[in-house]
Amino acid sequence: MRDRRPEGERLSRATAHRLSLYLRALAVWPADGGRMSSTRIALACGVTDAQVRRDLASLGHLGRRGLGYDAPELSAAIRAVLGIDRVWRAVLVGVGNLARALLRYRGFRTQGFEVLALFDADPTKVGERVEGLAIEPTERLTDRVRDLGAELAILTVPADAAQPVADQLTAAGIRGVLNFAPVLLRLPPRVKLVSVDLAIQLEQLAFLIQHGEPAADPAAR
Amino acid sequence: MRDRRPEGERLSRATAHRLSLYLRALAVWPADGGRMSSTRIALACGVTDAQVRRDLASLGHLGRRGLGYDAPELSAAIRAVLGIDRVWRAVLVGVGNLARALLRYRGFRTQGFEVLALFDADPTKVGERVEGLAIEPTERLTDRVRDLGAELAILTVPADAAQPVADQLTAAGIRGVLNFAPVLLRLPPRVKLVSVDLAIQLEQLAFLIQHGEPAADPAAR
DNA sequence: AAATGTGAAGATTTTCACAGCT
DNA sequence: AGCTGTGAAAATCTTCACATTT
Repeated sequence: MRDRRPEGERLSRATAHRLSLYLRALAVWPADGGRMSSTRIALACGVTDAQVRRDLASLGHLGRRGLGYDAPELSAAIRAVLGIDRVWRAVLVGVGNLARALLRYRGFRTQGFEVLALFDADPTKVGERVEGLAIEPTERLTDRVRDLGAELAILTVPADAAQPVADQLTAAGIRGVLNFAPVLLRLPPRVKLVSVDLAIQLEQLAFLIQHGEPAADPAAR
Repeated sequence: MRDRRPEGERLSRATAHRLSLYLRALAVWPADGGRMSSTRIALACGVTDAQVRRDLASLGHLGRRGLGYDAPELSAAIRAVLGIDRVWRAVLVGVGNLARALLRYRGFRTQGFEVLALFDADPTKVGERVEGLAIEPTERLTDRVRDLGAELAILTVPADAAQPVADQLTAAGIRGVLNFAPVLLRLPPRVKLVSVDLAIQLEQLAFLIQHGEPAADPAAR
């Protein structure tokens, strides 16, 4: 039942990203009677209504002509196709300020991501409790990932530690890494990677300003 | 001299993002003799060499047939087209853990972004010094942005404060906002926006794992 | 009247393949 | 031989427009 794609069509990365946005709009909007239309979603997310319909049609026949979509049903379908209709077990490596910010941000938990353990190479940090979890030494990483059955890792270590830690995580059988270190990580194809480089985001902003794009995209990445 | 586009071609957002990656590769690689080829850049960034050549050709005639590109010259050209060949003056609003992490990360400074002032609505934080800057009350935001001539704002406030603060910034004449609050901000077209929603990044990672994409992209966003 | 879903058209992006330099 | 730049082809993505349903 998982991973059902109506046609042989694959969702593009861009579509997946927009689906995440739609999900936010669905959650926020005080939908009357649980109904939602492509036009309203489009308005909330800064895309065209045709785009919304295309994206949603690719999930199957969820809308009803003349009526729109049932918001809870649509949310569930999007969550299913994004793979967040279950809890993902994650570990976090590198407990600095960024990590503390992430841990405090409860959006993770509500979206189905659970951080099970924290690791840091600094011996003075080991044992400290952050958001209810005790920091463990990085040496334990491999064993603990296996024991916990963690599938995701959040990497908030300094740049020079990122690749070695990523290698350890790979060896431990992790399936995905969310990397915040400003380096280009090398991982085998079976380990998926999403990198968030904060400096790059600022560069993109500078680019947008410099080249005054006409269309303002309120949902710009 | 600024904003020179060889042809009437506009850079796409995707190209701009890849250019940021190329910049990283150029900085990291111990280029022999300062030379760099499209193949090596491609390898480092996880794209095809043809893609790299297309992207770089759009900046003008920077490469030399048979030889490749001159790394420093190429870096300078990319920085110019991205608009980071100068210092951007920025302010930061909302001094929590995330802000502290960002401020400590010196990648900003080296890439030409300078944070000039910090603001927070919490009176108990006002006056506190973080990374050499004293936190100011949010009421001063408008005046200070004008006085400082700040063009960019980094928004690390809680979700419910984001839109009001963004409105203040807009009124103060800011030109771009880097938003970390998990909300869809509404801004007039003249104010550019880049949003980083950390939960969405995790969702994208889950999506990638669920649909085992064959091509591993080491520079995945 | 108010919506969806979808062919067809249009636009954009990526890849191919190779001429033309060094 | 090695490498860029670029037409042309291919693939992908987006928009248009409207038949179809409630």
